[in-house]
Amino acid sequence: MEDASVLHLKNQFCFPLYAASRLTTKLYAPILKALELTYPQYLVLMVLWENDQQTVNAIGNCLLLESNTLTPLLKRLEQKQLLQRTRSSKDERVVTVGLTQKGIDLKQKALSIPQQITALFEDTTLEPENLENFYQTLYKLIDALKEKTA
Amino acid sequence: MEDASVLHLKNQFCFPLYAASRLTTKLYAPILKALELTYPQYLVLMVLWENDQQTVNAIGNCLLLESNTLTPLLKRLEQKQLLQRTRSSKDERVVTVGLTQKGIDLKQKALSIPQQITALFEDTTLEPENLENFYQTLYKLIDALKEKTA
DNA sequence: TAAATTTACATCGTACACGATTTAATCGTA
DNA sequence: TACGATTAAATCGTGTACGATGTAAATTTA
Repeated sequence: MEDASVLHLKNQFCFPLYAASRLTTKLYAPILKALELTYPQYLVLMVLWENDQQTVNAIGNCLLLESNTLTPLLKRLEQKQLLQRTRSSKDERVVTVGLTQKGIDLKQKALSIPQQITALFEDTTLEPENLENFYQTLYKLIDALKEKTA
Repeated sequence: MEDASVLHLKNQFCFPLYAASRLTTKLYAPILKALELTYPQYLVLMVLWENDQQTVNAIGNCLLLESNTLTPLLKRLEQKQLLQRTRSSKDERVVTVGLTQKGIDLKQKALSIPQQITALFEDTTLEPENLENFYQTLYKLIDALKEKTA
């Protein structure tokens, strides 16, 4: 008889990642609410703050998202006048996304966010050296997953 | 002047968890499709396979989800005749969720899923001892996040 | 014990995610 | 240079997530 414990949540590969991701989004939510942003919207802006004027595809490569998710999200950010979507004249298929002045200015307000987040963990017992390993493994995992789901 | 690199994706606390979680769900998708299940539906069934006859609240405590997410999801599983939702007669507020025979039987098909997933990682360089540490840190992180987002 | 509070679940609205398909533009190649 | 293949976005449909609110039942408390 097969051991049914392989199906227990705590033995699963997947559940803790799912839980941690959702909890992390929840942690950011109140901080981002001050900027009237959702978490995925914040990610898109981070990509553009780092390199402005990118195509939908390029943004998607950074975030591992495709146009079916990005197009509506970008339209919402455009409605907030944080960015502009422009169809390229060289290649009419391509849409280039660029920050507006308002979008550029928002970066100043966002600069304190990472600090605010790490401050929330000051009292926890998460050791920096463990976290270093944690991130390395996490990124290795992402690379492996990217390959397997390609 | 503040260092803008704190806002770069690769320096963020949050993004790799978000990416890994979504990629993991994608990895499970084709395997779960054979059982006509989504990933969150699979999680709910795992909870019930481990302990049948639980309240919506109890399931939510296991998965860190609330009724606003669970109720529609449970209704879909009920429509597939995998479980039954029954309002308790002792306390009319409580809904107890129990597997049907079809739901119980599905466990046999699901037993091979963990094996199928780990098989996908056979060729990767993810060391077991690193993974052990990884999970410990991940669960510590979840505990900290649960506290901060409570 | 009647009123206030809490609890359990459901509902509603908004915003992702993502597979599948569509549309239009560009590219490759015979 | 036609024309099939590829590419970039957009669209569509389904299914989560989740804050806010609603509803009814149970519990607490004045």
